[in-house]
Amino acid sequence: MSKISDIAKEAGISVATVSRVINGTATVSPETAARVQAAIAKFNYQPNVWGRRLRQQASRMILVFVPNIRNPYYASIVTGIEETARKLGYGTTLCITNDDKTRESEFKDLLQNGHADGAIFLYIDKQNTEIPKLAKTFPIVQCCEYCQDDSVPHVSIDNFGAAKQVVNYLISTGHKTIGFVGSQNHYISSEERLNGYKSALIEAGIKVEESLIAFADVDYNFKSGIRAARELIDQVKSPTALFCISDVLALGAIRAVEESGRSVPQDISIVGFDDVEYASMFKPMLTTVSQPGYSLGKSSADMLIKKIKNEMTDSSTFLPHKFILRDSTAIFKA
Amino acid sequence: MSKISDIAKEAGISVATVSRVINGTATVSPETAARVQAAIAKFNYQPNVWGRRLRQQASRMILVFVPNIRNPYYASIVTGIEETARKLGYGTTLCITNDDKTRESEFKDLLQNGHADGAIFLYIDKQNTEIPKLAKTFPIVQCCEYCQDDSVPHVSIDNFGAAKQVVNYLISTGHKTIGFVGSQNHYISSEERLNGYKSALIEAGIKVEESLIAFADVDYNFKSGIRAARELIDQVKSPTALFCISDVLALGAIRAVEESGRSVPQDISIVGFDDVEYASMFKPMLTTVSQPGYSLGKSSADMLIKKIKNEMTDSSTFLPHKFILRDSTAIFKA
DNA sequence: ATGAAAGCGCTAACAG
DNA sequence: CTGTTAGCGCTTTCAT
Repeated sequence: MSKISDIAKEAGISVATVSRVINGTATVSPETAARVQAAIAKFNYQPNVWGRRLRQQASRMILVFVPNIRNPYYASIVTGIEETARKLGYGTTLCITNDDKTRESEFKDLLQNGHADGAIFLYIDKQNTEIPKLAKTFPIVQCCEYCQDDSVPHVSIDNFGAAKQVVNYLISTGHKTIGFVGSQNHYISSEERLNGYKSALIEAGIKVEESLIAFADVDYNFKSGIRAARELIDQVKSPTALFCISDVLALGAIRAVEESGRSVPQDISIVGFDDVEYASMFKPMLTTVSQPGYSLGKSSADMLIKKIKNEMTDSSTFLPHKFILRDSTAIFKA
Repeated sequence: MSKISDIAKEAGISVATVSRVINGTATVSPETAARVQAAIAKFNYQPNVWGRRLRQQASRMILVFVPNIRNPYYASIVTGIEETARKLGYGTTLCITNDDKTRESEFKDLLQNGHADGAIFLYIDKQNTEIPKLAKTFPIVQCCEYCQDDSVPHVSIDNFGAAKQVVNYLISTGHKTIGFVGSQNHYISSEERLNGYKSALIEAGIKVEESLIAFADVDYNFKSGIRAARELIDQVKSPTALFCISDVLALGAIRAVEESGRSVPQDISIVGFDDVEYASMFKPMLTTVSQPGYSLGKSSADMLIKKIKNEMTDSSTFLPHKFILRDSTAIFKA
């Protein structure tokens, strides 16, 4: 492992000039620069990060808070963040919290420690008050989910618009009794999707009925999707279409419909959300909304690093989603 | 951000002693230690990592090379590694390579740089020769997949034994014409599972027939699973059971069987491998083998950090798998 | 049991 | 355009 003084000696100059060449912080004569480059190449020199960071008091690390990465939806966001950050010279530390508050605060210590220069949060409850506080001291960006306090910037899709688009589509294909399967969590996305659902109905002159709205468990699990869907389709006035706020819940809904002796999409249309990999491995293939996971990650990282460098100009961003029409929806037949 | 000299001043002693208290590197009088602890608590002091690492010439970081984390199977391994490493005082940098050789070597530079003290690899081809070379210079552990050169330790399940157990089960339930759906990759796991399949047949006195063995694409994708299974079941002498080396391939096989007008498990039994989350969301729920992802990660991290500290005693480890009997297999009826 | 001081590798302020 | 030098925060001899 060569160090800067080895390069200086080899090039016959001082370490300061070598540093200048490496960092481009001052003009160096072309000949000197060339000699330095040659020496660097010869020794395959790379500056020691610890020395540099100690000196600059910057970690060039960002934290990514994620509840788990088993969910492929988080996985692509994280990939987008990691690749982008590295391109910009930042490392990434994944804070996989598994909903463990202790682990979460251990990770937050990394910010206090100077271990990291900023953080991206992927699962902030809408009522969260801790993040705005933390954001006063450290650069923070929220991705996908965000709190109502709009002092902390976020990157996400337009959940309200996406939900509205889904329900408008169902209405346009003749459905009038449309159910909604949500989740009992406190994510803004769940709320916005419910609002979008309601808004589409109202604009179409269809009354919003609480009996057509059901909620699955906080963690969107398959079984609770079955349960919630069953509540809706077992009623006398069964919906002819169901909008579910996640694909797993939609797959649960399909199961519920099939178990009730009806079929998808002939009797009941089902729409999911997320476009998980296996959404197209099921039969029928799921109509759903896909989120640009990688881009969401990329934008978040770009935004955070701008904030860290104090180059921040723009605030919250909304990225486009895609409505994906597959086989779990059909035109309504009376 | 307080520093060690602040603590020293507060406690009325030298920085050296503070350091000794923090690191337990020498005996310090109880009274002094108590004063130091009090000062640390008062200032909520945490040693600066860059100063410490610069001094100790150790990064306390490990690298985890993973092709992607969209695959939930990798996700749980990574979680196991991360949690274990952090408990032992090590950070983790995910090297998500997406099969990009450039990115891969960028990440390997992090080892040369002193950015990381060691690495865990999750997807080594069995013929790989680069890893044994790299392992001469840096602490390295392989997880799940490994190269034939046994100079580099690994942690994995017994793929041969697991495959044998699956096929023995099928044989014990009356099946005699058993097919195998593998992959054209060069992973040792694929090879071992094929060997286990063959060995079980041979021990049962059943001839191994090449016409009952088919291969899906390198990336185990769903469509190629359908294709490979179709090759086997479209034959005059169709197998009555299929052992697939991954769940996604098994789900493809189920689709192929259904599309051929037969059903699973009544006509053909199907077994997968991995126990992905959605294996039990399909109908029929998949009989499969589950790997202890989290434990595989944990053991790899433990082993690597031992190697880094030169405490390495044990070599390669095999962890127990679990055969999970669900609904995609049935007793053979002639 | 404790303190003084060197120095890990680097950058930046200052001087020329 | 370049060199000298201080010092980032910490650990670790070497003294005492």
